[in-house]
Amino acid sequence: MERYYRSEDRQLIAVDCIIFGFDAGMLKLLLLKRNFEPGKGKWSLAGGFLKKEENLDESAARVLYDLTGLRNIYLEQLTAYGLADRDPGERVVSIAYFALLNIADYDMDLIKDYEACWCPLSQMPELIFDHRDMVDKALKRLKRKAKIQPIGFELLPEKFTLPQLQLLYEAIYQKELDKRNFRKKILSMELLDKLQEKDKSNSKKGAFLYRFNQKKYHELAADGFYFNLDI
Amino acid sequence: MERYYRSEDRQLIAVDCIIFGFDAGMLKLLLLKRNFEPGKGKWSLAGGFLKKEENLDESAARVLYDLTGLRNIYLEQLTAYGLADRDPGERVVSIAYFALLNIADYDMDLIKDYEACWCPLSQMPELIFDHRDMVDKALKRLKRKAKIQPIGFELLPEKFTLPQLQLLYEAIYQKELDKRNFRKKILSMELLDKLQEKDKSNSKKGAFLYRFNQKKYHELAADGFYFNLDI
DNA sequence: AAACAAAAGTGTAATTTTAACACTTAAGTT
DNA sequence: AACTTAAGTGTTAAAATTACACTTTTGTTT
Repeated sequence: MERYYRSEDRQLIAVDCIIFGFDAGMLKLLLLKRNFEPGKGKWSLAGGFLKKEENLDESAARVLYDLTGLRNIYLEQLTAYGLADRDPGERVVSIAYFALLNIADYDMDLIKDYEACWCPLSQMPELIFDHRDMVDKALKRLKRKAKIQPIGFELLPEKFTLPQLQLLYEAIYQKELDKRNFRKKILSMELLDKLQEKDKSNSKKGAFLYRFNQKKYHELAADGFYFNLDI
Repeated sequence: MERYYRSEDRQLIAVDCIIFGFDAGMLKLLLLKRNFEPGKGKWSLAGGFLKKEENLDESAARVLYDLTGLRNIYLEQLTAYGLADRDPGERVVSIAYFALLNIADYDMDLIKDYEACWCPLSQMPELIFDHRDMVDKALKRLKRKAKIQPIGFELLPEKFTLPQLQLLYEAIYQKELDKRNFRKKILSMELLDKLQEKDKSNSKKGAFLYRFNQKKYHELAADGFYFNLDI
């Protein structure tokens, strides 16, 4: 290939993933014990380097797949982190992605293989480099975006109950919500299909299961409808 | 320096700036005729390559300064563009920034020196590579962000009239606003200081000049106040 | 089998916010 | 003195948000 930009600096580009799950009423992050220098033995986000022939988004999906074995996970680019000295090993520009997945799909055996941990947000250890900044930013983005796009469902199983959904939004917004108002609002969008099944794992009475109707959402969205769960 | 990441690929990192101005009731973008290959002679955003020792944000500020002679301009990182083949010259990951400036501060002589152009959004020429995507994304971000943060003022002179401010928001939202409701809302935030001066350039009667009170905004924001100009 | 416990599920009224709408004022120009 | 033009000003109806408490269901305990 002819090189047009001969004299410019070339540098390492990393991808780091903030991986969210929802479990036991809490938001959790998948963290790794780093097994190479610099920072060996410390906690970090899942990361990797961008390869020469690889699209950036694919690189993030690869990093996620390598660690979780999961594909087709919700992934969204967050921001590039570019302080010249952010990585003591060498100058690395890192592009942070955040992922939302249903933690039940994750194979917990991998935890041991990778020295990983699903860590509740309230119990985060110290992270290497600027990874804590990345997490804080991802959380802000999640809070903002969950209000105006139906991305919360990515964190739940296909079938879920309204109390579960409310717990999820309470965890995201870090705020208690009124049960009646929450139900009224989410049901008024008519995006949830009520199933004739109950989940009795949390009560004797059992709560009806619902399913998010992706197809209907896309139809409505194409028609100018805006998802809104701002409470 | 010891190299920890010896075997990884190193690549070009570019910074591209979407530079917004507001003039004659229109949002405008500063575009450049590209004077090097590939794409020589075509229109593009202002860009440059990230240098080895340079922080990413500083790199964007440098690109902006080189083209406009202006410093301390509102600059915000947008997104990284990372398709492997986005630049036909060589693999380049580009990190897009958007800038908001008061067009009156810009020295129009530079237009000729750089073969630049302040182009109304409605008359955008074709741009190289994926620069059009960057512009579209920047516009969306501006629309969203102008509602919840007082960034619109970056596009105006220090002193401005309410009719001017309304025109600006109409240009950003691409939507006509009701004069009374607009004034009511913006004034109710009590962030504008009314001056005892009028601008008579647009009417015989003249419109009072106002100034955005940055200090007061920061005090209120620290206190949990949220700017909101969602109309 | 009756009482109990515990979470699921349901409606209304007061308050706040938003949206729609038309005339008066000020000052330069004719 | 009449005219023109943009600046400036309040009210009312509709919609959205918030606050709030009891009933239902069903498994468990006595």
